[in-house]
Amino acid sequence: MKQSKTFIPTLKEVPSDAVVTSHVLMLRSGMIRPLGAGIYSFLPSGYRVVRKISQIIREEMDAIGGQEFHLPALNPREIWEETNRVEAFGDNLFHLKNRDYVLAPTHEEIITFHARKVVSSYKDLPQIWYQIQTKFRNEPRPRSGVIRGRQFLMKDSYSLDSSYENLNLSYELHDKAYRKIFDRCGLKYFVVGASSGAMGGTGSEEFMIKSEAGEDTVAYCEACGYAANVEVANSRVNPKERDSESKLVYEISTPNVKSIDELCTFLNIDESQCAKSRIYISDNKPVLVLMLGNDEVNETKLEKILGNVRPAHPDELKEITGADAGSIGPVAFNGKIIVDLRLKNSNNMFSGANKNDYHIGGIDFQRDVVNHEYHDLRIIKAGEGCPKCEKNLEVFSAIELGHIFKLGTKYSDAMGALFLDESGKEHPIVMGSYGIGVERVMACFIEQHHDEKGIKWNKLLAPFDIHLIALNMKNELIAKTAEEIYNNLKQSGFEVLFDDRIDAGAGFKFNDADLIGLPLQVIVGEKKLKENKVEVKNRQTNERVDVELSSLIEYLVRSKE
RNA sequence: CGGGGCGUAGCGUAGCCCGGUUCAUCGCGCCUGCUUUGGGAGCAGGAGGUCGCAGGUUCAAAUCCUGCCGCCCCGACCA
Repeated sequence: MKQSKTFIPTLKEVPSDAVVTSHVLMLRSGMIRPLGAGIYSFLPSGYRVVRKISQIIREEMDAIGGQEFHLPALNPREIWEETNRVEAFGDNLFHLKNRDYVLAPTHEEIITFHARKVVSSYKDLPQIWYQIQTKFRNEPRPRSGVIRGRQFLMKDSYSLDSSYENLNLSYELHDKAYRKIFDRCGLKYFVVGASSGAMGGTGSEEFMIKSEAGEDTVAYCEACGYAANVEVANSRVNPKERDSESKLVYEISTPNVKSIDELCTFLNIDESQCAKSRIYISDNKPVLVLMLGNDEVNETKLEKILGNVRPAHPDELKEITGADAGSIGPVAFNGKIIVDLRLKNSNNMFSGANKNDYHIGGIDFQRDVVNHEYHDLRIIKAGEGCPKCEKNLEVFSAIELGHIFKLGTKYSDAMGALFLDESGKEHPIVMGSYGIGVERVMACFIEQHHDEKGIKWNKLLAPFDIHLIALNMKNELIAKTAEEIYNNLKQSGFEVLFDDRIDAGAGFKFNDADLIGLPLQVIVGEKKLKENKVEVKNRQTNERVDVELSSLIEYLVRSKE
């Protein structure tokens, strides 16, 4: 492509509403433009990258026997009623105003719809059906450019199996395919065991990359590879040790002391001597949750024990305990008490007195706290011990690139997608579901491969293979030589972006090229041409070498390997 | 949905507090001509705006008030 005739509108300045790096660079390099919040147009060079990623995905999906579908984005609402997911998605599902349709946010229902019409025998199984298509979700707050949009491109595949054993095989195939896909895309990723959540089913894994722009928080051990969403992560932390002697309970006047830190300062004690109280409402009843010191309650862990919970409102606190937040404690608390494992059987502890401006010392959890049970409830913190090895955990933000689920029979049961086994007995199809955010792959690649000048594409994802830069198109020798190189490269099978712009200065072209970030730049200028040479710059390393014109094609073909 | 910020030419912005002959600023980009061509060029000339929309206050509104719309950030939410 000749750049003088190609629509690649690069920007010198940073657009005011872009914040994360990948968003800034995608806008500046002319790959995308916004249309509305969370809605982006892909411009020609950006769409080339989308197609390259899609192609890699396609090849790896086909390699495990996947068959590509093209499914409707426009779905009759009643199909989504069959699985009760209109309600489950709630406001996140787009509804049309003038017909009873919804815009598909995923395609389990549609796949199951076709499966129940087509699959009738165990002989029809297994199947892996996939699609790479636009999906719609009414995100309350789109953000970070293409990373969280209302309209996005997703590879979804669905496995149909006759048993859970066979589902495991399909799941394994996807796990391996995903690793190949992300490896080929040049991403540094890690795999996180996740709870299957509202998708239902028996197991799932998330493929993540570390990024400030991420919306998930992950605990990770560099040493052994332990990785878990902070929602479910554990760590090695010391429990509070029991003192040999238990003091008696005593009340202390603590005027205006609200926080654990204030209490420690006031009494000149360590936070490890304090039990922090939080009141949650579960099933309309109050539950007192006790944590050691400043440990925070992990509400996901709490919900695993209690079901849905919410923190109590300030006015409820007073009603339930007789005190405001800051003076609540376990002694004489009338209701269920759940205590973090770190506090197990501890004694000589301080906590609130359920009376404003008073605390209690000398609390012995064995002696003074009735009606309680112990669970792991804490949010782990960076630097704590890895639960699987001797090293310590990092905690950081991450972007979810892909997610694989063992769905089981949730959808086939609900929608009646059944098959007959060898003995003529009817069973629901056992399903799996496997997604990859295509634009996220693109954004994550940029997050991981850029410098202050711009993007550093690898060979597989780059919109073009080579950026051919003719420095001064008004110089006839340069123009003629560059044109020849351009034609030869095309004939040799390269995708070439030829900067033939007549009025752009050298520096302008260099900076545009670094911004767009094609892996190789071939620079044709007066200086080197005098010696019958051109310069080849490697954008990964920013190293330049001079190459004889006569051996240029050979050199580039070799470097393509 | 709560909190915060913003909306002035294609992009980035000044002016807004304190309304009025600086009232629409500046830089980049764009158009024309000449020069320049190895790291975002120089000179000269030029085009481009319902100051987000609607209403209100006022002799007078980009500026003050009300409502709405849009965008961004933090939070909540997130198969």
